[in-house]
Amino acid sequence: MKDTFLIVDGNSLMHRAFHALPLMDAGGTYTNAIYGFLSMLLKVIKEENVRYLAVCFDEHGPTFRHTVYADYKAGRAATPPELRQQFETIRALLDDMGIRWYTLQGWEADDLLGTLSLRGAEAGAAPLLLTGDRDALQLVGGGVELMFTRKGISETTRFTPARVHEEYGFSPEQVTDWKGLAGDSSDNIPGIPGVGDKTAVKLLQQYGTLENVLAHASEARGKLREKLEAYADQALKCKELATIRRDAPVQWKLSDCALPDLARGIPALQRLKLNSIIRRLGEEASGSDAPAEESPAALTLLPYAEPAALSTPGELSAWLGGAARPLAVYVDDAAVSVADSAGHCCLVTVGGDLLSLGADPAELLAVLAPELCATPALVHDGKRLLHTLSRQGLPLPERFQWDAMLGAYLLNPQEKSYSLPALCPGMPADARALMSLSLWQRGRVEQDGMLPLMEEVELPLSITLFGMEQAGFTVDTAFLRELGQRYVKDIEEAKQQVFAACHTPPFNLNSTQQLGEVLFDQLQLPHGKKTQRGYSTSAEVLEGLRDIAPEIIDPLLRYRQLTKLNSTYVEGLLRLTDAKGRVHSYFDQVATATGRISSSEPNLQNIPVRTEEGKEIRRAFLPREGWVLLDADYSQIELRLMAHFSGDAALVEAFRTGQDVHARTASEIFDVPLSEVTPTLRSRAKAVNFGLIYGISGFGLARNTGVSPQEAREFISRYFAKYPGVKRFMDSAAKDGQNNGYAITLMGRRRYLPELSSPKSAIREFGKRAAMNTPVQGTAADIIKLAMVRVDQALRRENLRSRLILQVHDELLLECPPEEAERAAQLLKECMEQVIELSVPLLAEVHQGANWAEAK
DNA sequence: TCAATCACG
DNA sequence: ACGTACGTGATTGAG
Repeated sequence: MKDTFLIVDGNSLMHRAFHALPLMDAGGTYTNAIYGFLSMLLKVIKEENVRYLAVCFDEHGPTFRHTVYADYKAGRAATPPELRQQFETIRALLDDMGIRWYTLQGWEADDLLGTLSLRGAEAGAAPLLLTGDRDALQLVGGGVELMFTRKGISETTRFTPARVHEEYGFSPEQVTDWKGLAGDSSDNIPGIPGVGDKTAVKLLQQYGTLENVLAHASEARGKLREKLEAYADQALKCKELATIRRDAPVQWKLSDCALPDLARGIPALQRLKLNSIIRRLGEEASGSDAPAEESPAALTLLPYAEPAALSTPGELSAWLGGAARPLAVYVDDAAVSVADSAGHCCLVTVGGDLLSLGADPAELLAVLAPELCATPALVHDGKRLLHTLSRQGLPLPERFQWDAMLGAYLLNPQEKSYSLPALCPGMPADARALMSLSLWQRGRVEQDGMLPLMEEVELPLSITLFGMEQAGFTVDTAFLRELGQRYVKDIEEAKQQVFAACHTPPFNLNSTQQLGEVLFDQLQLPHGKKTQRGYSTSAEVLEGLRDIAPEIIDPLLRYRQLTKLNSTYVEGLLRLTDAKGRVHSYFDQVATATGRISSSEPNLQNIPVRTEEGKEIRRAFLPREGWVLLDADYSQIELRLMAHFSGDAALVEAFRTGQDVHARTASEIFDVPLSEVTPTLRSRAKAVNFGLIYGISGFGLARNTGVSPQEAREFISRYFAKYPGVKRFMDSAAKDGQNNGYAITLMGRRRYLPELSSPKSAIREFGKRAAMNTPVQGTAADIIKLAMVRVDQALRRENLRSRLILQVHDELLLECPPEEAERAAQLLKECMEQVIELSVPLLAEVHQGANWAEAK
């Protein structure tokens, strides 16, 4: 059986859809025609097992056939602006989806249909036209069939030549003859006045062609004879006008039109809020008779010559002189290797014996650095390379062409290792492998619609993060040491109180095992049934025992709190402070499943803030001497994204009018006036809102709020009753995850969710929650990452010395010379709020202070 | 090396 | 019927 080649008349379908459907609005953009178009397209793709696909549009401006008949289409109303803008959008969307579309100056869409169907048949495919224009019936035959849309957009009729004859009483070849006789008012083709459908068909059945009808005009009786003679020329002109040409000079190959993975369009579809289309895309992908997703070509080593073994900076310099750009550069402990874009590579070994031969790694890097600056290179972990160069005081590149570590992360953010050896198994991890891997990754990243995310977010961000790591954050060590001394004293005191209250000899209070035995075996306190290895002694459990044994529990909880503060934040931080009194956190760009960055050694993303005691620690974080600290955080970014994604009217309105969302939620779900929302109700509503972001469950909400699971479930059901759009979003997010096998963010970042196919329901449920949470958490991550890049650019552009020093998921910290603070604050707020346009505003609050506690 | 705990968004 | 909020990293004890 031949492969179906679906050729779509874009103009005809868009018009049909536009008139058949009410105007739909995605934040100022009309989408009804786009929706109808895609809806029809997906239906046919699904039903007809389409393997190749092309869409044709009219080119604006005069067309070939206009010159033949000046009045042509004069009777048609001009395209309304609400539709015209959708033509622009649909073309961009088709590009996003990887669907080929064609226009040709001076040719109409149906001429392209005619041409592509002819060439498609010649290429061995089975062309299938999709249109609402009857003219195209003439193209049926010679292997070409046609789907005609009827009743708006909901139904189609399939035409073979036999079916055309059955339906109209003439063959496809006679369509133009018929038009010449009967005309077509919708196209402003007059034909012969007084000759309608019936007469035309009768004449054609008798004489075959228009020309033959006219030749035998004299045989007709009376009126008809007069008309045929009087309007013969006009009829012939009309026939010509109705004749679709099949010789348009269009560049076309069947293989260009291979059906792409339409899921690539999902980010764009999300922007247009065409969620039902997204859902259907998912169904296609998992449908049993859908074409199997093409498995990507395996990674193979490009055909490089054996690496030239070099041993001195001079040799490297000479080799680089003859190398084609861009270069792939990989530096590890033992060697520097470089691969060029013409199949040549070299390996300079810097370890062992070669050191004595003069191959000083610093000198090698000095040769390399100007090359990296001159032409952006392909690298692996560019941020690390920047540190290496920076340590040698060498010039630093401002950008990279590609970073294979980041590429691998985008392709799968949950890989165990992103080291080069791990990414190219079975190959030596050198610059040849890096070049091969990078090119392979680029194709896949582009396929998955993530090239902009790579080039506009992750790649430039790696440079920004380098700057943050290098800058560090000043820690007031004297203050911390003092704090530590107080902690140590209080810890000792609390510890003795616990032992005294337990009436036991001292044991290791840090050991949950020993503590559990004392509390639950010896003292027989009621234990929460949680166990994996003994009893749980978590704060949550201990909290429940406070009323029974406050003399034990209170000092114990205090002990826990203080030891945490002391070990992790006082001692841990002091250990990591450098000679200048600064800590340099490592920002891991490939650590999380959702797209967030993580911070370690020290982790500056979990410095205490929730309790007054803990917040003290933040007083130890200072701007450099004489500078000030700026702190900016997004207000409710995840809930705002929930509003944007769901389009829920109430939630969107709450943000557009700047309401206190938690209070509003409380008012809605507890059915009290806004003015009567108590702090308790508000905090419960807040917990519900958080729960939503996490993929709510009654049990989880109950555990977090202290209300019964029964009550928690009621809160949730009341919430969904008041915010039905949110409910729809949650359901469709879970379903999308199921259908696609991954969750996706606004910028196209993916997280695969194999959990959704687990046979175990608990794991599947987890997968569902992740599917609901990832678009929200991940989009927030996309947004702040882009904002960071913009802030960094803005500071450089204005030659400011102010600089980013920390990111805490929805919060950015800058240190600034005091005279720059005001301008920097302005830039920061602007960059953060204007970074992307959503259906609700983004709000960033900026504060200034002498330390982190004050700047919050 | 893992589990338990707890700090953050 | 069944286990539950999403995402991280550091410290500690125990094997």
